[in-house]
Amino acid sequence: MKSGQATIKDIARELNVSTSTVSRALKDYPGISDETKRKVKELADKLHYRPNAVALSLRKSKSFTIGVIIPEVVHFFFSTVISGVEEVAFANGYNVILCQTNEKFSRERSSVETMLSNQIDGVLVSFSRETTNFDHFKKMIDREFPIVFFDRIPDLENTINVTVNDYQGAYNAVKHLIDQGFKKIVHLSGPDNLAISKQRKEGYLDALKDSGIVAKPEWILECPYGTEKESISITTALFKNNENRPDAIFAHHDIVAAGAMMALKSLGLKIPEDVGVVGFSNWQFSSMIDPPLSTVSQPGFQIGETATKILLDLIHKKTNMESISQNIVLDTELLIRKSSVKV
Amino acid sequence: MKSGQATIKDIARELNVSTSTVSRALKDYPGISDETKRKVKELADKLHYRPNAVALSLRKSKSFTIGVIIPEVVHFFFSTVISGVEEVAFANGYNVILCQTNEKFSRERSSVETMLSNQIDGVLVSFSRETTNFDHFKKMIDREFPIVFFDRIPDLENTINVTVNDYQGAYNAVKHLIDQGFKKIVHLSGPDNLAISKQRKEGYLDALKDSGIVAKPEWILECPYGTEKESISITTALFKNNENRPDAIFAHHDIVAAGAMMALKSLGLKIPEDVGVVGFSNWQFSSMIDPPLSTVSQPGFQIGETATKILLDLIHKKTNMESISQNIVLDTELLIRKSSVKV
DNA sequence: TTGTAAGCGTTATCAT
DNA sequence: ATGATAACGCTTACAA
Repeated sequence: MKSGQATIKDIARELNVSTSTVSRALKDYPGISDETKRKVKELADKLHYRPNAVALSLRKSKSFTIGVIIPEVVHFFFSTVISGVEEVAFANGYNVILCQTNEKFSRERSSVETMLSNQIDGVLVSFSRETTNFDHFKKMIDREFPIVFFDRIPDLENTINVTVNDYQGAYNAVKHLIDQGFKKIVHLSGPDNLAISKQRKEGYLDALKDSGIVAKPEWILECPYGTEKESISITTALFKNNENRPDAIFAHHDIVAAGAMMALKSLGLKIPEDVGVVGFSNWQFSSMIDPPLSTVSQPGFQIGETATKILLDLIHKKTNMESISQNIVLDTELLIRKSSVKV
Repeated sequence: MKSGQATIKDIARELNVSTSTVSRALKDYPGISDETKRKVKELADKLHYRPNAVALSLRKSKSFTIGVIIPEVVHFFFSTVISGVEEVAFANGYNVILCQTNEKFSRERSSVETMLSNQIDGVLVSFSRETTNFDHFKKMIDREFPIVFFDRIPDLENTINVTVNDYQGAYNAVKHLIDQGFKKIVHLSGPDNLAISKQRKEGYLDALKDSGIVAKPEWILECPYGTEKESISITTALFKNNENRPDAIFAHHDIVAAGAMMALKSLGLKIPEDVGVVGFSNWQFSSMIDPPLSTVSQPGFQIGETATKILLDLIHKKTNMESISQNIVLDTELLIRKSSVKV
């Protein structure tokens, strides 16, 4: 009893057997008498014995813990990913330790350090908006430390990445706007250094091109922070007193789209009659705003599940960096709601 | 080098000194020559030495890790709490391990087990909707294991709780509706077994009473799941073909309020002209829906910070269960937007 | 069927 | 100024 937890030693002492006997009895090893097993288990129960995972980690050089590094939990997308991760991790006896970087590079570096110190068995990463230097990840990869990137993937060799088809998602969204008769479609884009931003931008541009629409350079407006406020001010500046205003918006994600919608309404413009809007990610609120926002939904939960499965395979050496298809690309789904449908 | 991390032993061997010398040199203990310190640190750097946190945990019976048990990260409120927790934890050299219960009792119990096995130094808990039996927490409390409850607090002795003043928040919200001239105000309430639900209900009832309005029993409708769909169906049933329909809604949280708004709009009712609506929690989307939703905002980040500070004090024995004011109650703020303001 | 002892990485205690 | 050793809780050859 005393202060802390009962240990194998406590049980051994009380029963006048050795610790190895107790250890073996508890895990039903062959060659332990039923009588001993019974007694050990009984006492373990009584003392509320619980194996010390830390001692196990040290002994086995394995912590049964995986780390997850993400920009922010408040992003609906990331919180669904986490759920997927936990699901698979728990089902396989792994714990999850979480670090948010708050989109800060420095925070990302220290998160990596902390996790390595804690002997995690592998890590899932979606890096910060600020990250352009990947040395901290490169080091892990070079040492063959199990690491899987998702959503935001680095420009590095020999990485395993789980993403959605951002290009196709954007392409479909913009194609849909064109099909609805919109012609002057602007893009509120994401931070330039993220691959997802580039992909979505490419999809946007190709959809226009394939429909014979010539995109003007000023149609692409970067919203690096992706906040509602930023979007409101950019959209207002763009549409206010503009004789030749655009007639549709494809936004990098739903918060940006929602901000744009608020700006448009304040300017007295009707959605979708005057301006059509499509977002990206299918946030929780997107179906609840007015008009409901059309958007490209990403399977966040599935991304979490998939990335974690692969990571566990890596950890268990069932696969290795080379043998695996390096990019898992999941499909998006275009959800057509009222914000983009001309009546 | 080899497969894994460099250890203190590796350094000791290479430098022909003992492991204790290396250990002391690395932490600038007195009584080690500057020369030795220099050499040790240099080699440590070169080998990318990183202390093994697991070994430290075992040695010190302390993991510098705290656990957080919450129902779901997708709840905006909980994700802001997590940010507050991480902020304080990291600043004090602690890691955070996270478990979602997905509102399941069984999951909650196993989370507690896992965390204890992993020798966490303390835990922050907001329990699941299903939880009515608190034995798993009671056990921890009896053993004086550091634990702090937040938001959802149990009916137990000797617990430390961090909450917001749900009663006052609800009271103010309903008082505001009354001030706006609404008279038949219904309440879409939360799960009955949560104290927050009771508090909000009490605040609602007292605000009515204090204004001389007699609340009818049928004005309180429970929305145990708190989903948008549930709210839509309950609201629709209530307002459809109802000659004597209510003229305002106070909802247990914003998702429920948003669902109600969608239902009202489908029925052709105007907000706030026909029906006023106030929610709770100030979700991210609440200012972006149409009309913007009035709501009671809870300081989630601050709750996380406060709860974590107290937990660390407990862990460091700077305080104990008895000496502390057992309930920290933070204030809410009523955010008045268009959904509840008659013109 | 059970016990002994070494070892995982680190540090505290006691020597030297 | 440095070294040897034991201990944290557990597992696992190897012995008996």
